[in-house]
Amino acid sequence: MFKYEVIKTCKQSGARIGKLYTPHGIVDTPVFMPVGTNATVKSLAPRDLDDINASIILSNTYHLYLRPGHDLVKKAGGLHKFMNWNKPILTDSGGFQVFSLSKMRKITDDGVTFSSYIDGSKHYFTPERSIEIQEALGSDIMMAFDECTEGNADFKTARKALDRTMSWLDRCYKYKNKTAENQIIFPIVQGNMYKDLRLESLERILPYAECGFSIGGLSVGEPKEVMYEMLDILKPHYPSGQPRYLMGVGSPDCIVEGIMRGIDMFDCVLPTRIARNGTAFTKYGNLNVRNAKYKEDFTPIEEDCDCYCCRNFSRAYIRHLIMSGEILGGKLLTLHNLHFLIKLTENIRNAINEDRFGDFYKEFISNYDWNKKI
RNA sequence: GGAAGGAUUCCCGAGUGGCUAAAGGGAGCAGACUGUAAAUCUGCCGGCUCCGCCUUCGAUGGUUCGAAUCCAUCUCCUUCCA
Repeated sequence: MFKYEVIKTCKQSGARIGKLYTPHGIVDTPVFMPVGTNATVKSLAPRDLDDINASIILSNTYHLYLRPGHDLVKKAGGLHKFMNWNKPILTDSGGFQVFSLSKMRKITDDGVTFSSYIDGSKHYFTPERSIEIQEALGSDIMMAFDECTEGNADFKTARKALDRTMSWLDRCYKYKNKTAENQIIFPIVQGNMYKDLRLESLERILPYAECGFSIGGLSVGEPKEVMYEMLDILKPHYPSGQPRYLMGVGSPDCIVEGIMRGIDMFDCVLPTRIARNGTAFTKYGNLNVRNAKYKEDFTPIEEDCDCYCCRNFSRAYIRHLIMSGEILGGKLLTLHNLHFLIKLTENIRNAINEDRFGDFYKEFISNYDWNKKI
């Protein structure tokens, strides 16, 4: 039921395009997956996601387990039906919450105790529990339950987290309902910023990978160059027939750099979160529409962008909405930012298909500056 | 006409003799955000030649070593009684 085909490798850059077949449709890679943690990409309806050509989205095991509860989602007919999204869904395992809720959890080799961010109640997560919940949700791609560490973790901590992630991975697969062919597990490479650990991790997860695997624990506070270094180390050792998913990345520049380094799938909260906070992606850098200089700027966010936001509304109007706390402001910028990344991957796929991604890369990187304020 | 209360930095609003350029909100200005505890959070927010100085708490004058804080007069506002 799951299959990955490499369609073409760019002669100029070595980057590739492919097709990931899932029970809910085909995903063209490289792909950016919008994040819908709570069974919704914040502020958007599925129709909006269709409009910007989103082909797969991500949701979260831990959040949906806490509320409304995976049993309820199952009763509703599964996550796809519950949220009325008929294309593929990938669920994160709760592994990232091991990291992001560090002040509210306790880890042992067996599992993790979390205090609910909603009401403080205690909950125990294990690899088995995570898979059980993801099976109840019915996502296409389930993530292995892993331990993600801080970008500056010492070797001993990274080593321990890696070993724990490996043992948890084994338990995930052992628990998985083998008869359920409509769901697949992606194992996750960890190893923090230690090259030898990264390589070891990749080697150890590959026997588990059936049709795709992830690189986790990056973009967690380390400089971008360090992340790129890690990707460079891993690249020669990837099997070609499986998609590689770089978790939690990213920004436009990180996506372009990632694809150059062999990555096929990305997800990130950045486009949706910064949109709600008033920032828009552009091909030159970030535009903070709250800035006073846009008060009487009646041009669109990006003149040549064909998204609904840019075709119909001015910077001045969106600024007014954001400054007034109006919900439409965040929605319009969310549409723009997601469209920006999805269109970016589309353009890259075309470039790869035409053996000119090397040129595309050079041009993009020369124009783009994450730190530039538009 | 009489009585009472009040006027504080862009707005609201604390503050009743030194620790006050003046709490706290709001607005404004800027920044952060990368498998979402985030429509959140952080910083600035009288002026300057900025480790110090100058101007500010309705106005003017006074008491005091020292006042937004006490006194006098005035101006304006609110409420109540005629």
